[in-house]
Amino acid sequence: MYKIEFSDFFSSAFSVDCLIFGFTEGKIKTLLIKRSIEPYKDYWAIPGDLVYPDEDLPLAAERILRELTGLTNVQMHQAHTFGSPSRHPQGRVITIAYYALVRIEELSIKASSWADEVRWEPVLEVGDLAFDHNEILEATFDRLNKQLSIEPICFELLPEKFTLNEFQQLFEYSKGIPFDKANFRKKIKGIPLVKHTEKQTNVKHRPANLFSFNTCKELDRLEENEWAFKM
Amino acid sequence: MYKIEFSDFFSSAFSVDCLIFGFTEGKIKTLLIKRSIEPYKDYWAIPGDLVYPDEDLPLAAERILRELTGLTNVQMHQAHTFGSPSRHPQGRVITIAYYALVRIEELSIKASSWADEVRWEPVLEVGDLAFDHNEILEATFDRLNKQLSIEPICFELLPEKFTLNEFQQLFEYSKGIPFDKANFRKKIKGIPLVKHTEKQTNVKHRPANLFSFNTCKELDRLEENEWAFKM
DNA sequence: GCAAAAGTGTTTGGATTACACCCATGC
DNA sequence: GCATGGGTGTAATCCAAACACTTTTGC
Repeated sequence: MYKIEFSDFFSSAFSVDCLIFGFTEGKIKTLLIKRSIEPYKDYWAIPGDLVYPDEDLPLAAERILRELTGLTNVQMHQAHTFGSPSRHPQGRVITIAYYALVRIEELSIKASSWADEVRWEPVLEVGDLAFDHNEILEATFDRLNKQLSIEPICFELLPEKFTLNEFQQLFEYSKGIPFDKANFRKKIKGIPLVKHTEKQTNVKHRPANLFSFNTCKELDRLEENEWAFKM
Repeated sequence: MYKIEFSDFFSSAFSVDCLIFGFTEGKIKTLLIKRSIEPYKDYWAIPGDLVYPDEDLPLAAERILRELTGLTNVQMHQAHTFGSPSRHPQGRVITIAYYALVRIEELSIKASSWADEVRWEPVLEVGDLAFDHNEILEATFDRLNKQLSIEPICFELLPEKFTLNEFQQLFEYSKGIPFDKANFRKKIKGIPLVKHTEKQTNVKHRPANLFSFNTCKELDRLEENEWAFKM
């Protein structure tokens, strides 16, 4: 019935790649590592590795991210699967992309295992990466952008306390177009924000107010179907 | 560096599952096959099979759908990948879900290979399926529903000529809520439809007008960024 | 005072909602 | 005639875009 023996189907490997996105200085950035081993030694790459044959995918994604960058407690979501027969020089390796959103300032990352260095690179400025990682990054960033428009996940990228301008810049980078300040602020009126008494410091203009998301309130309302996030 | 030999990673198999969605009688339906072989012999299942170690994923999806159901020329899109180590009783098999939208009336399907029967089943009424196929169906139907709201793919589900009521019913089934007829028709004013002189027949009430989508015009406008589909 | 960015108000036109009403067909 | 769904109009309301304006800080 099959053109090969049934047992010969069990000859492939698979890997996960972890696309970690953060936001600073008005740009969405992604975490890259420098490979210290072949293939693609000394190339920059998305953190990723082979999955053990008895390992579940989400756990593998956590483990691999931790081993290469030291990051823990990062909630990852599955994106696209890439399976071109020629994408890996050492055999058939299907890779499943996972992505996560993090607050860059709250993290300490450090290269380990076979990662020589780690770096945050603005998504729109990355150069040539190992394997088909440019394609993977592009597809996953597209997906992130779509998600940002329909689900309240921008909260995970912004710092704990942020200005409304930073909030706006995040969406401007995501969509690639500038927004009108007044209209943007009217639009987000429906989102439950907490205003702090504390203000921005060390700026040579009028200091902006700092806000946080009221996560509890927001989740309550989501459950009650009182609002649909839409940007 | 690894806990097992490098070569031992190459011991997994992977499959694709093809979720084919259609729309008739006011319901979105999916194509199921009855398995004639173990495991899960005589269970209903999503059409799917193992991918050859040197075969590309999209081509495998086409081949497998053709072998089991006779369907050809169906454009498939990748959805989620399911990889729980215990999901297949005969070894580690990762499965990648692909989905497609088709016009049921234009197709002739017939069971072949190890499929005993094929059947169109309303998505919201399917019973227990083989493997983790209920989970796969649910996740993929969710994804389809989201896509229906943001991209003009409803065209692929409706018959070539359709009534505005059928159009409305498709979205009502997708969202699970009824719409106001007059308002629905105002909303779709922006979509380029062609009205036929021909009308509905064999109904015991006033016959409805038949419409088709003006695909060319629609694509032109998409390219010019003149409209964003939103339902 | 001036530059720079924070922050707000007003107008306008287009979309969304709720609801009522008329029309064509089979029986 | 009447049941059944097809098809349309209106008024109230909400929302988004465009744009101008005021405020607060550092220098």
